[in-house]
Amino acid sequence: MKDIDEQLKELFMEAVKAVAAKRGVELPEGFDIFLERPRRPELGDWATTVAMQLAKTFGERPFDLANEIISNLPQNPHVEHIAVAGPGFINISLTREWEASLLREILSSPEEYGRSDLGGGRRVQVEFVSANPTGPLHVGHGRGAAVGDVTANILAMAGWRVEREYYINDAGLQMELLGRSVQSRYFELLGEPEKAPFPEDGYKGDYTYDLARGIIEAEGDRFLKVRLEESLPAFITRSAREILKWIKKDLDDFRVHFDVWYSEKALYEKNLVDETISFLRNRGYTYEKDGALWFRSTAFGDEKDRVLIRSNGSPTYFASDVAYHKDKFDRGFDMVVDVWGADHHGYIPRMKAAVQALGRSPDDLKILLIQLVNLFSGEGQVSMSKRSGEFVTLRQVIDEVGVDATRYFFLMRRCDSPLDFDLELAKRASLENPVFYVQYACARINSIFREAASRGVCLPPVEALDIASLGTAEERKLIKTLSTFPEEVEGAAGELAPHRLVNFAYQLAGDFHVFYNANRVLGAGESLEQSRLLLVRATQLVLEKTLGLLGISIPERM
RNA sequence: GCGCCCGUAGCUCAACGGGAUAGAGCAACGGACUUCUAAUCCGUAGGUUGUGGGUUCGAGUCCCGCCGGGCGCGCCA
Repeated sequence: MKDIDEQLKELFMEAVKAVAAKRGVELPEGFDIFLERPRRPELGDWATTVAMQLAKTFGERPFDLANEIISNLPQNPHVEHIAVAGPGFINISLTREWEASLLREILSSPEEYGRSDLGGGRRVQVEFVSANPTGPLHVGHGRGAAVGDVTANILAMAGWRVEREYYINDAGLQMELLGRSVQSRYFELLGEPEKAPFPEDGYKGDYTYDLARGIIEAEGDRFLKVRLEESLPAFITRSAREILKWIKKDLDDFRVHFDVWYSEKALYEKNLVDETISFLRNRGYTYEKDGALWFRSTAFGDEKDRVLIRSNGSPTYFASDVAYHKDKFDRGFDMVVDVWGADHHGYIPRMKAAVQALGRSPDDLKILLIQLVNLFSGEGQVSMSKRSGEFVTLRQVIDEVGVDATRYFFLMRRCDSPLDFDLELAKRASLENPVFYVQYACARINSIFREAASRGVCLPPVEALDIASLGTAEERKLIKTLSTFPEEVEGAAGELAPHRLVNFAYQLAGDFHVFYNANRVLGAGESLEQSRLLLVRATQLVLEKTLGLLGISIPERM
């Protein structure tokens, strides 16, 4: 069945065209019908403001135009009532039979419900986390991990073919610094600290000792006798490999899985950086100045040009990043989503410029900025500083508050606004904690079916649904919220805004709690009981589906 | 100094492309368990959407100024 909002759009488009033809008026270029939900539910299920938008073009009062549009509207079996309200709103109410068909659709093909063809089978890559393998993941990475993962889930639901990718920044100076830090720990542990002084700005976390111990275990003290520069690559490689193992384990436990782990080193090994620079040079987007090679990013709206190759001959990080993005598009992705820390926002214009130089639209690259996570524990703010090595790791947080609550908190706010994360609150099993509120709804639903089973009552067949019997305000509200799921998924996909789905889950759980408190399911009388059981089942399917997208588990009981 | 983002109830936040009477939760107060789980529900109170202009049928949303906060402005990554 075609979505009801699509059907309504077509009806109104026909009506508007008919009116336009009668009046001999030309519709504005690219005119489209925009449907919205009335703010007050008693006004109807849908509303449109076409009459107000077109009043000027038609030279008529919005109110009169609205009435004219209505009288030209083709019939539709799902439409119960249409009325003009206020200055020219057109409000539409749908039939109860439409509600019934919606519930039947959810019950009979839950897999399909909420799925859309927005992506049209196009390929999208979501690249996220991408932390240097220089230390364990901290909470900021965790937020990016949750946002990237759920964004990918949502895009898949909206008809995109999705790949998740982690870009391993394993080629830069930071890796060298890590190697030297661990090397210094190695000498220190073996009693010769003076031979390998700890580097300035080195990585100070305790984990560097763990890494050094691991190397001692595997290699003994043989590096003591080797020149530092000679053994450094071994320290870098071994440390990076080990840290990457930790990172994979953390992400795995956080229910985040990648299709591709892409190494920055591989970019160089495949010569893609040089190739990309040649590509830009051949198209005249580069020039030499002060002994360096520059990219003319100002030609694409950046505020200044950017260096690709330093005067000392080595490529910049930006150069490898352009090569990386070229490779993404060369791999056939129609859209590329990057999830970055918000402190990188100044980097966006040059990256968008690069994408254009590569011959793509700047809109083919979407960038999600992840704002800071402020950790609180009760009263005090937990300080975070990579410099001192005393940052809070993702591991610590999920061990302390659990994966469900951590994911929920990371996802509940729009990702570009800073997040206050109260560890005490997230752990607390109380009404202040929204995770439990949502999960509790699942547990209650399960307990209804458990109790039903113990009474010998099974889930009735879909045909047993009698929509007329589901007439209480709480039932109507619950059905209405269920009906918004597809548009919520589409909205979240279109805006790349996973937090909207968290709000939906909370809303649906709330509507269920209200329903539950006001309406008894079991023992309500045979026909009503059956219809309510089906409504509860539909709620369960949609709620579990939403939590599935969010990567939050569904408790049997609480 | 320049650029980007933000400012909504005491607190944390919603408000989908400009739409109708700006919504939730927490905190406060008062109520509801003989019931499928009270980790729930119902009610009360709480607002000049930082501020001053502008655009229009209509502005929390768009434009300009100001105030306050965050971030960025490397041949770092």
